[in-house]
Amino acid sequence: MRTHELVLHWIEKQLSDGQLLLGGRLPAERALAEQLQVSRTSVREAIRILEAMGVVRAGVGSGKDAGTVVIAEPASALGSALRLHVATQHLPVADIVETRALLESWAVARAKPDTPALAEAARLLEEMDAHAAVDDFLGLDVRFHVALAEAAGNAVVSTMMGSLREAIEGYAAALTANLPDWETTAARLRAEHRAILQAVNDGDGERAAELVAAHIHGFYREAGLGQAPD
Amino acid sequence: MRTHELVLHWIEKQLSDGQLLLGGRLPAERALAEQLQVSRTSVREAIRILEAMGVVRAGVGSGKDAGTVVIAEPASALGSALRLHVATQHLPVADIVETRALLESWAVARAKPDTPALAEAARLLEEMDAHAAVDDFLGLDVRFHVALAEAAGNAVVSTMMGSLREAIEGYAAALTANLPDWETTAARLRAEHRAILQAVNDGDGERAAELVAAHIHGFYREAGLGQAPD
DNA sequence: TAGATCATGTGGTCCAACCACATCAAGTAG
DNA sequence: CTACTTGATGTGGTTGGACCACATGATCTA
Repeated sequence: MRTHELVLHWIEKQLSDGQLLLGGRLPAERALAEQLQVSRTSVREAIRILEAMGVVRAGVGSGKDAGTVVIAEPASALGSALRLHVATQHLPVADIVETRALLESWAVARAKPDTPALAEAARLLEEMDAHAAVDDFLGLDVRFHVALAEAAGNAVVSTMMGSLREAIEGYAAALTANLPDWETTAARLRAEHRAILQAVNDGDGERAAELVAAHIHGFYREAGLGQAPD
Repeated sequence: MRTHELVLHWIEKQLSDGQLLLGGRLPAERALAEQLQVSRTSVREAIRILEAMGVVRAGVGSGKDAGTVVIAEPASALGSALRLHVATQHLPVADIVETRALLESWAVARAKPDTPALAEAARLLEEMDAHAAVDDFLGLDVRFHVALAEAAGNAVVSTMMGSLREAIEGYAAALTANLPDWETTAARLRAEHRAILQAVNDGDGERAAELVAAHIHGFYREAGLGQAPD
């Protein structure tokens, strides 16, 4: 077993034993190296991996933001990994879109009306009305859809939804170049968003699921999924 | 931007530009360090991250298995990340089970009969008849379910299915201690597996989806999901 | 009292050296 | 000529030490 894996397993055990909690700090790199009788390099490689997985965050200096702190951000971590595999063409973008539609349909079908997540989703819709620029709009769009997914109360589903969306965010932005008129599309997306949210708040999960699936597939079909942007 | 991130982005660009293909080799660590004008340490940290994401594999020595080679194993990589987040109790096991049931139901409902993946699934069932030990059985069980999921032809769904199953494999093994009699449960699981595969091969996706959801939830309910094993 | 300065501790980076390993080529004994 | 041994080469794995940038808090000073 390689040395950094030993460090990795030690830290994972600390986590699963509850000796290292969310928000807690790892020992300083030099201290941990001495404690485990390995080099600081090996400790650092282990921390790099945990950082890539969204389990810790490393900060220099001293005080609140300093040191290596345990966090819980699986979505961005999984998103990066998926993006790389999309880059190697091992995971087709079409499959990602299809999976995202599957997860999100399930989520909105089971979303509870009048939850904080839905209130946040409604707020994001207001904000989207004021931001017409493609990048701003898409950024808010991601947050709206993730908020929707969170309303179902399944952390794994919303995490995966977010990571899938993030993995192809750059791709989606590039696809907008294929659209005949962004303003027209944006107006349609806004209307669809409101209809989806309305259905969820009405407790009509079945209709919400249909609308969200049509919403997702509609955008990628219009933008020409699989075609290179001009 | 930190130095290892620079290396990471350089490699990601090589991948998305198609200059680095599946099975291809990265430049040697020392050569890459000189080429990018960074230290070997930073190159190594980048490679560690890619390795954790299942994008490359590092091998010592010379010849076929040597060097850093581009691979495509997202399932095990995502599985490790999910397992760590389960360890921090940020992702509940129940949510993982529910998500897995969702993905797998969808997959079997769309699985095409008479595909190579289903033939492999059938072969695995034969093998499971001969392996009664818990660990062997569960290992084959994972492969059976992944083979089933592959028959739907969506790489992202089967990848996520596999990673979810892997993330809680240790948990599932521990849960078997809660079962009153493993042999009885194993016999039931074998029968359910055959019924699922039969439904898929009959083209009855709807029935297959119902069976697989009942199969998954049934096991975890019987084993006492959420309860500590004795 | 208010500001400047220094000490401390953190992660970030780099370097030089050595190890373990696998392969291949050259040399050597048969 | 064959078969084995030996050494050279190139790979990632590991280590210790040095220095940097940064943020904070204590201390000194005007």
